[in-house]
Amino acid sequence: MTRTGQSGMTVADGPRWRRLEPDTRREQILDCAVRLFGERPYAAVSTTDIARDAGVARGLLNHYFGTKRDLYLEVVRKMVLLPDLDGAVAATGSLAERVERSVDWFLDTVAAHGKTFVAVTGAEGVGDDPEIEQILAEADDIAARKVLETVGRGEGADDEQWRAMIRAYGGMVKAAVREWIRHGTLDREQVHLLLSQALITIVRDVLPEVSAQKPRARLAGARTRG
Amino acid sequence: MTRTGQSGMTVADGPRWRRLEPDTRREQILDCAVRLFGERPYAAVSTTDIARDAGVARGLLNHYFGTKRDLYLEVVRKMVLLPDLDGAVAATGSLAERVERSVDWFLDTVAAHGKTFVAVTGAEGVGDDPEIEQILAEADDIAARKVLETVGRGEGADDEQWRAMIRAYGGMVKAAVREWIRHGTLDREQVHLLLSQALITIVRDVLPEVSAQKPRARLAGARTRG
DNA sequence: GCACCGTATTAGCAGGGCGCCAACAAGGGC
DNA sequence: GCCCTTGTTGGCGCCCTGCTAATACGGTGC
Repeated sequence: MTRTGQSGMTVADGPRWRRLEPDTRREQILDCAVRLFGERPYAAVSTTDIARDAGVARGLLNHYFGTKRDLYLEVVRKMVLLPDLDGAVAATGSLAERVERSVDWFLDTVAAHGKTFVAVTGAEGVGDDPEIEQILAEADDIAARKVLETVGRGEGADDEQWRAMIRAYGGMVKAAVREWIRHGTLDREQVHLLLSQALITIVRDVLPEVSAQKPRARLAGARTRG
Repeated sequence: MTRTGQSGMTVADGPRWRRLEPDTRREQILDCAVRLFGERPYAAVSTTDIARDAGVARGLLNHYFGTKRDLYLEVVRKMVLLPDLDGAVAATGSLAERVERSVDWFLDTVAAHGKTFVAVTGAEGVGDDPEIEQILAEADDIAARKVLETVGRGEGADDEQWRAMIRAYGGMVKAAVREWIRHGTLDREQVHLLLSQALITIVRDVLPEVSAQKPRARLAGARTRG
């Protein structure tokens, strides 16, 4: 007796489906979801598509992730993590040198994993979505802390307003990278120039001004250092 | 004979529904759609919700806008238009003065129509959506041209790379306004400082550099630096 | 080697959303 | 007051989604 496999060919007898470790199966499904949700907007991706792509019954998505939206949130969480955000950049030398090195490191990283990064920064119209917003906000905040560290202003990473400034700067970073990778309207050198000059100005001229406004009131936020 | 109106109260006899001019009805439905799509993400708003909100049969949405997605695109188009983007700002005085005035005008506008603006700049996860992207890109480009004009670099509005730079700057503008209006992590004064300083730097130090490079035809696209 | 069993996996059901079409009626013209 | 244009409705059919009971894979004990 023979059966018809998913490729359409008749295959020899055997198990109709393979039994995997929960973690393995979960990752496999998540990978497919990442790909499809990266290609098309949410509403244009059906759970049937994802299940077919993973070679799995649709109900299994619900079993592992709950609802379609839950799966989507999981996908976003996975994508917003910059692959090797932990790569260290020496915080030595002049401000300009540190900034240059920092921007360079970042652009290298983006150039390597560019496609994913650009897909994440993709603006998708309107509509308040608190959960998505929080996920992106947390990712932005992590990036902001890292920038402050790398640039040699790590002591200000606990200052909510400094981080807010850098998060705002992050908006320009994403937009600039989109112009470069996606539209090709700027080249790497130009993006580097733009981001470096802007960051130098912010760190040198803007952040101190913010500190000056509230010299003593910067106690808000968790401080772990003694 | 009496009927039950949508409020639940019995009303006097008369036409069961009113016949409106196509443009009027279209606008009425669009207004409801704008409100609902502004409150919840796309998938969480059903055409039934919009129809009920407009006091209209669901099929009428399809009659006027085609598909649900088409209606959504229409909503985005309507929201991305900054209410009075045409308000003029005198392009006189020093660069710093012009920038200050320009940023001030912008923040005034946003403060007035803040809610809508913030809703538009809302980041909604991942997923390529060329049509949405194009709508937002066109709006950004219009804003970029206006900035260049206002700042006194109107002659560069035709330079694709100058506009790309300013569009990238626009990414920071949106993010900064979000920090201000939505999260309250920055106040208006701080946002003003950040945006002004950054724009001055870009116009004074970055754009000329791009112009200097320009005479030589630049190769677009990302180079993998070996 | 074989029966057993835990559980990963599936097939099918029920509810709801969306697009479309023919039918209806509102309200101005004659 | 009747007619005719057309704005508007109601309902059919299809697909998508979440859930649950049934299925069978593959390791374990003998």
